[in-house]
Amino acid sequence: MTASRVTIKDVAARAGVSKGAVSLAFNHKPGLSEATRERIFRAARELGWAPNLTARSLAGARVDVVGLAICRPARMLGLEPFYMEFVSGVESVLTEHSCSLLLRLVRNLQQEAGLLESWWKGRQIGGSILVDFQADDPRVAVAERLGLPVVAVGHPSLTGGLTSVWTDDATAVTEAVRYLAALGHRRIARVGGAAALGHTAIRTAAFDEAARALAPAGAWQVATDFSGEAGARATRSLLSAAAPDRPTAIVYDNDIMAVAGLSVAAEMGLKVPDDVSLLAWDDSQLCRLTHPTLSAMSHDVHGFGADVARTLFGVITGEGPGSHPVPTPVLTPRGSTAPPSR
Amino acid sequence: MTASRVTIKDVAARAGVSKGAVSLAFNHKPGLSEATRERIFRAARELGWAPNLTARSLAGARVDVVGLAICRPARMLGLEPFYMEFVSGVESVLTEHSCSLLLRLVRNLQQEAGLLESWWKGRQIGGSILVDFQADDPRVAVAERLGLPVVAVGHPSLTGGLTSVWTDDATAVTEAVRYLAALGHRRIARVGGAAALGHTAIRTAAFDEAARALAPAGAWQVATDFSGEAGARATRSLLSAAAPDRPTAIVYDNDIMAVAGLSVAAEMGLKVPDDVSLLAWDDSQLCRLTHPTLSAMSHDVHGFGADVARTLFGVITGEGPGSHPVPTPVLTPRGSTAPPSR
DNA sequence: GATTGGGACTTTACCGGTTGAGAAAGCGCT
DNA sequence: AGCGCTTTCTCAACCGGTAAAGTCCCAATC
Repeated sequence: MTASRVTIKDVAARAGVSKGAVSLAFNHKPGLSEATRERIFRAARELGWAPNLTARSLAGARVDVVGLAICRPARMLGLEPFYMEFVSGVESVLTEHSCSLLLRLVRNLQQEAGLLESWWKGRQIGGSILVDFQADDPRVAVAERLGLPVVAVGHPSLTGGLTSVWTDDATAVTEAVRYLAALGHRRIARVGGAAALGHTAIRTAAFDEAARALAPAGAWQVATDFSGEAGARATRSLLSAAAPDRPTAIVYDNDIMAVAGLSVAAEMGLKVPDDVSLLAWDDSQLCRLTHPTLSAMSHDVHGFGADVARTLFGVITGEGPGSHPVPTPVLTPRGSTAPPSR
Repeated sequence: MTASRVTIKDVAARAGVSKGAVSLAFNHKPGLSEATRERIFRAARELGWAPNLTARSLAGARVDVVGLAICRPARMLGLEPFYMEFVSGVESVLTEHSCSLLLRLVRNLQQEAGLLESWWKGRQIGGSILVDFQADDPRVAVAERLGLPVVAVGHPSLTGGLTSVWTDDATAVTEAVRYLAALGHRRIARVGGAAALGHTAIRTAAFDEAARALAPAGAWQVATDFSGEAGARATRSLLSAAAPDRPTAIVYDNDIMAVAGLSVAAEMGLKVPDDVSLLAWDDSQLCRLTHPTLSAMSHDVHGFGADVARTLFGVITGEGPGSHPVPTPVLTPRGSTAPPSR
């Protein structure tokens, strides 16, 4: 059916011009009369021609694909609302630039570093977004060595000299603890994310510091893998301690674990927020769907993704605004937090 | 830093052979001695060379990228566990073939059809996965006209002559209704997904049919946009009817809406499952995190994605197993369903 | 000893664009 | 008329690979 592929040559022939002229027209470059330009576009339309992006990028023009490799176990991603929302924010900006996203799940950072190298050398991408930084992240060196345009999603202390966009997690954690302390809580726990992640470390340190001052009667931290199951397990273990060693408030590192925590509390016969207060993180739609609704540190993840994508375009064109933080998550009180009973 | 890009020519020079020889070596084609092959690989390694995939695909070799365009409002995707899990299943197979996924969110099917055309003509993809079919879907014609290798995720009645992989939604819906009827429910409602979607229509029809026979005292269906808010609204409206007009069991089209329904019931002072039974769909981790846990029609979404990807490779290489259904979702009873209290 | 066959490479012609160096034509100016 | 300048296009050389056809050389066969 498909009459063998139509190329720039066919269009040129039909419009009665050379290949070069067609190229000029389609890249909106000067040097063609309005009439010719019009004739070329008409011919292209009639033949249903669209420039072959592969050939175009081989010939040196920019590549309109940006890469995103995510390094978390596949099964966990399914439920983590963060990523899809982040990706959809990224997409919203890419679409404006007729750009697509090349997505790949990888097993570890070494694999990701290798992937970036082959994507870049293979001219598959024009730039990339890097997420989930760890201490001494190998990707920093790779990106710099390759000269690959990237935006690093993470605190500058983790991302070396790369252009980065980050949330001020330390301040947010401190605010969360301060809020719970203000409600009267003196025994506060935190169910954190994967210990290897840089931002987890930052939050952990900030919690330590804040809790030392504000939760004199006890502070606990548990590391998890971000899954609901892990959140449930952590919550169960925290809440099963005898009363004086039991926290009256728990902060979670994402929404899923908070939801899991909520149901563990119910299962243990504890009332939320009377017996224990729970505070979620990210504030996806999920927080408004539970009963009681979940208080959360809320965060415009979609906007975050969009900001990152915009910054990446800045880096690619060489005139970006550079590194900057996005707004710090703000506390959104709902039904799952209250002063401790008595 | 990056010494100006290293190409196949540099490798050839270093190994003391021609470009052609390097190409043969890297594609594992016969016609080279072991010694030369080894020398070439060593040279490539020393120079840190990786073949330029763009050039390779221009030259006619196959493209190692598959496309996936999703046509749902960005904000909704964030929370829908289905997609991320589906994507992660697809990825798991693509990775084995060193293949990447080109992802794009589109606003409507016309846009998607156009995108597929330019991806294909631009040699950006070697094939594509099509999801969310609607009646008279324009993508069927486009894929056929272009000769684009695709796998359609949807019932053959919707996907025309395309190779398709589908779940038997009609049977699953019927099983759900039958289960609730067996528990003793006679007034059953269904909170369905987007009406425009083909599989929603199939489920709606199947529910109609099953309910006519098994829920003589009343059957209701509501269409939503799959969001938690819509699920909550629908549930509130169903449950606020006076007792004889109120369903004693509700089936949802995804997990999020079921979670929302659960909290609406709680907020209205209704006990689940005593006053109303709820049945979720897809069975993501979420169903095990609520209290009570959600009974669900459970579905290996990850495996579904993997199966689709495998089928696509079959289509691309021209020797696939062709269209086939994946296992029908099976009922997983948990805490949210029980016989109605008299 | 000439012929055949085939392994190991090299040559060369693309793939479908982009790009910079001209070339032809039109125009104003001296 | 001759000269320089634009404007509008054409030409040909890439970009970095692949693949078919061609070259060489040497062992096996008649």
